[in-house]
Amino acid sequence: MNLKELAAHLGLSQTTVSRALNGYPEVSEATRLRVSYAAEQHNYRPNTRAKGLATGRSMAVGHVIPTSTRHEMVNPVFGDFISGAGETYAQNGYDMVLSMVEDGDQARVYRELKAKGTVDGLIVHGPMTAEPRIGLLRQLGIPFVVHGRSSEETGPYAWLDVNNVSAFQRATDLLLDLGHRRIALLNGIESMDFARRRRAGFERALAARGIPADPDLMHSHEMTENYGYEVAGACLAKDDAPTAFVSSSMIVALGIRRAVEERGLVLGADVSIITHDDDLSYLRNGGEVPLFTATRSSVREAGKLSAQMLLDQIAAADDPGAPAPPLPTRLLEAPLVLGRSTGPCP
Amino acid sequence: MNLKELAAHLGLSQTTVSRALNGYPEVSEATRLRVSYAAEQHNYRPNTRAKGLATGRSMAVGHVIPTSTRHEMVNPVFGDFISGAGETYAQNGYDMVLSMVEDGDQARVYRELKAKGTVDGLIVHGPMTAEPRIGLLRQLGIPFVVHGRSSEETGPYAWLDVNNVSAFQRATDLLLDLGHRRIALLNGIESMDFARRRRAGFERALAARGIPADPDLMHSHEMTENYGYEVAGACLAKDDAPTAFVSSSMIVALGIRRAVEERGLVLGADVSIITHDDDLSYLRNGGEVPLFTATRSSVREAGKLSAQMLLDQIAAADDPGAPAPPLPTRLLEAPLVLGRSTGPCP
DNA sequence: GGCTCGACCCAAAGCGCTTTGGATGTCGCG
DNA sequence: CGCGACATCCAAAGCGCTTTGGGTCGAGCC
Repeated sequence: MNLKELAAHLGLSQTTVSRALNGYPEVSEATRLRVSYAAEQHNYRPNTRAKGLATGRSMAVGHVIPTSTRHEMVNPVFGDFISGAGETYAQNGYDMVLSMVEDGDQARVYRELKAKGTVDGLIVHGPMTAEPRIGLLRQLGIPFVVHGRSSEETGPYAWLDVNNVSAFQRATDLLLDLGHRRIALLNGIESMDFARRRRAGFERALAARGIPADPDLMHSHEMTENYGYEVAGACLAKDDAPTAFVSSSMIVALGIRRAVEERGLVLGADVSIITHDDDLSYLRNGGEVPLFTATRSSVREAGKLSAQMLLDQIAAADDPGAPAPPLPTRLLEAPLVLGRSTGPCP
Repeated sequence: MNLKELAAHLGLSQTTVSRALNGYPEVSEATRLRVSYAAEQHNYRPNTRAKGLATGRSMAVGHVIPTSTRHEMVNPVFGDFISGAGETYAQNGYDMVLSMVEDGDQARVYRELKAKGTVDGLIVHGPMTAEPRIGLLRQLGIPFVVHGRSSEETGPYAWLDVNNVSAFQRATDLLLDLGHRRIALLNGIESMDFARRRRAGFERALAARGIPADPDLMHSHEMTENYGYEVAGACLAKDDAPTAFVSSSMIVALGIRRAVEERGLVLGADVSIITHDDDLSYLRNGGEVPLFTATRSSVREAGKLSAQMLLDQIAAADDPGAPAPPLPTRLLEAPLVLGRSTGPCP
């Protein structure tokens, strides 16, 4: 069933039917009712492609996922993020299109997306400290929102980020307050902007108390369970073993815990752990009382908010009357939730 | 840059340019070269919507993700699956569109996708033992492939599944061979078809040796770390504690291991574990020698293959000449890989 | 009564592409 | 030399929708 048929069926012109359905004032309430009833009846939905062709908008938003080992889409946080974003898109009648892309092809794909007119806007995932995609997209003139930030980017751009510095500073502070002095950091890969900021927060807390940051205690790697296990194991085997760990992810923290318990040490007594918790729906941090003391920030919520920021930007972009509003930015705090993995330094 | 402009620029008609670019024989090799060079030069890409309108195909494939708690998109395997599928789509010039949908809205969304013409085909995720979506899609006439199967579905449909029965039967067999007699099953939610089949495999292996399946040892729940920990802990506390566990997921297995080690028991000596391993890229099963003995099947590969099956089906569907080929089905075996989590019954 | 002005509706022109149904020119061959 | 066959290209119709630029008709006003 298409517009033409529906219009014929109603004895109206396509114009009128289209206007009735899209809420234009030039059509009487009576016919509007009649039209929408018939549309419902015949399960009529305007064809997306035709509508897009006519309006110049695609009603779709793109997420380009790098498939390098450095930052796999399969990144466990990714699922939650687009789950949140997808909810917002659905509410606003937008589709979400995903592209898996080899690292080298990034630029090509973005250009193609622009040229083919596939999407009205983009979300940029996993920004590095130096992020060429931002400049490219700005140049291409596509609305976009970065999930995270890029420290070396000087120009303005829309972003939503967790306050990684303050989160890790606070986490480290807590451990220091508990008397810990040798604290290990198990960070993600530090070419990623979030990891760099987390380390900065960690170091800042130490510096505030005049404690030098020991390079031997600061690690950076892809965030796997095994990484947590291996590195924590190695740390604990040393003479001047750390008494506390700060971890960039729940999965890593699980590995650390394994190393701790394997040694017969008790979590929260002999060794403390604070981890960042993205509040992933399939990896919940315990029940009532969280298992791990953690800096918590829902990545699902981040997806929801980023999507809304993008849609707002798109809406503003094709309202030619109004002056372009400033690019939105948003910094989410990650509150520290106390769990059973922290205690005073033995 | 659009076709019209490009044609004008070249002093050719749109027809010729279009044909040159799409490989039709009616155009000389010389002009074809000239055209494709110019297209490259101006970074011309045909507008997807316009092309779709003209051809009646959208060059997009849909994945509808239920967002109920029962089967969250955030299901950790999901990321890997679409990562694999996305690769295939990209290679064939297809886009991938994702829809997050509340459980109740499933039917509405599928109908809408059909009416709006958003996609040329669909992948169905997380089939239940009784799965109404299959009948609906068949009725709507959209090509689709089910990832998994639906036991209570009688009609034909395209699917790709892991041989869950044989995998879990073999796993259980191995434990029995090792002398274990009290074996616990930590399964997923059994309204999901895969879980039902896994239990069937488990029970079949026991039955083959005349061992009755103890209901107290068979559990079914959402597959979280905590579930593994709690249930394994409870099992091990009993007098007639099991000496081995069969688990439906790596994450659950991690929880089981935690419970085991917390009791000072040694994995692979005091207690054995076999888990199913979806070979998730962020949750690797150890290094050279796998941590867990596991039935392994890459969900990423499954995504890749499912996508190909769907594209084949779509291609066949709009070749009106040929008779419709039978719906493809594919059963993947999940080989048993030996790790360090299994040993003879103490 | 004539005129303006809303209210309501319509025909037709695109949006950027593919594809049908020729048109034109070239070449070989009897 | 004339004619069919072939190679090469083109004009225009259409895909399903929105939107511009009117029409028509009745009510209200002077």
